[in-house]
Amino acid sequence: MAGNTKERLLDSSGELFRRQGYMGTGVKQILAEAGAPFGSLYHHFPGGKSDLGAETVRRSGFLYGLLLGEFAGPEVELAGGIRAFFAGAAGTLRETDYADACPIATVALEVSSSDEEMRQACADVFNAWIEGGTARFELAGIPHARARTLVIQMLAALEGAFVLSRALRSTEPVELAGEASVASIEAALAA
Amino acid sequence: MAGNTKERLLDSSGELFRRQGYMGTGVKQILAEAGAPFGSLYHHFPGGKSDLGAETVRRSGFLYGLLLGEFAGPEVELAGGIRAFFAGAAGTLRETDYADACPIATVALEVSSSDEEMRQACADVFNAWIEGGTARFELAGIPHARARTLVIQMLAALEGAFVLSRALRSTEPVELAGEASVASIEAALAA
DNA sequence: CTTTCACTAGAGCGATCTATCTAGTTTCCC
DNA sequence: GGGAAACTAGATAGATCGCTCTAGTGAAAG
Repeated sequence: MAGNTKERLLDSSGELFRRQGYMGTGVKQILAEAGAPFGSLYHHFPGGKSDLGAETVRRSGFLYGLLLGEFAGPEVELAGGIRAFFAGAAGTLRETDYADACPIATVALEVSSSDEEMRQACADVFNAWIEGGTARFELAGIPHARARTLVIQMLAALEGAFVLSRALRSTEPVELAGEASVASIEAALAA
Repeated sequence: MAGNTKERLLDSSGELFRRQGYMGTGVKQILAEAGAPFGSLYHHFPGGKSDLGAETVRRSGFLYGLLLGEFAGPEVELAGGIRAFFAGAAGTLRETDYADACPIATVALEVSSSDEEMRQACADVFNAWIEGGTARFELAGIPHARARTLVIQMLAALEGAFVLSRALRSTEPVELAGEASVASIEAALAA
């Protein structure tokens, strides 16, 4: 095997955690998906599953933040970018049979009252999203405090819509959450 | 033991699933919390853990819907009731050290791509909340389609805010989601 | 060529998981 | 009181869990 075993482990665990959560994913399943033996896991992640879990959360969260930035970066108009991002999220849900939504939300809910290290990893990711989003909204001319409020409301709408859409097997909640978020942004820009 | 063992089992599993999810809660833990032996569980729930899980989701979801109805029932003004409900949810989070949020969201994310029976139970609960909420919003004078949209957006905001608030250990997301929901409702009532 | 070290490989361990099984107790109807 | 049904009780089975351990491989350094 080439020297990309660690990345394959992170890719596999990221995908599995996103769909079935942390508790619902066994180490053996991650190893099978990555095509790696036990030895490799405990070489790259001495702390075992929780070590891999924390790093997976940080990495998957970072990548998802990048994705958001690609849709709504400074080079595109803000409201249109956000609209496209929600539409893309709805499309991904449809294409993956409602499996792929937020990569860390399931884990966040599972661990936030029982595993402080992993809860902190999730909190760091959410804070990074909030700060990155706030900066982008400010760039569009929205004052700092209002920008931060709007971003938190948008992220809440997105995360909650993912919960509803996956359970209901319908993209309607994601689409409606996108509409509400876009409307709030347009109102803030018009003010 | 009196004849309330089944209820104690449902109460215990409801509380544990809310905090740690379905996969993160063991049968033994539920039994210990309820003070019941294995035999009682498999007598009342022949299908075992998944049987108990599905019934817990339906029951907890129903009770949470009742709670929402108590805050924002027909006898109070709609926007004020919703505001009070979000404030209450924030208070509960604070009082329980950010443990008690939505009783079924964690389970919904965990099972919606792997256990069809439980996913359906979650979907039934969400649909009941949407229908109940839509009826209440219509009663306040909001047209059906708009009412339904607003309710879905409000539930998404609530669920997502719970994810953020628990991970960040802050009530800010829930409070901001409440403000956004109340503002949308007031705008619809003014139209 | 040899030593070294990062990494692969997987057998096997103890703990824990859900579920079953038999036995005992309580309740209620006749 | 007698008997059936509902329920409690917990030991135990069998599978699976995360993890440790030793051995082996490949490439780079000296």
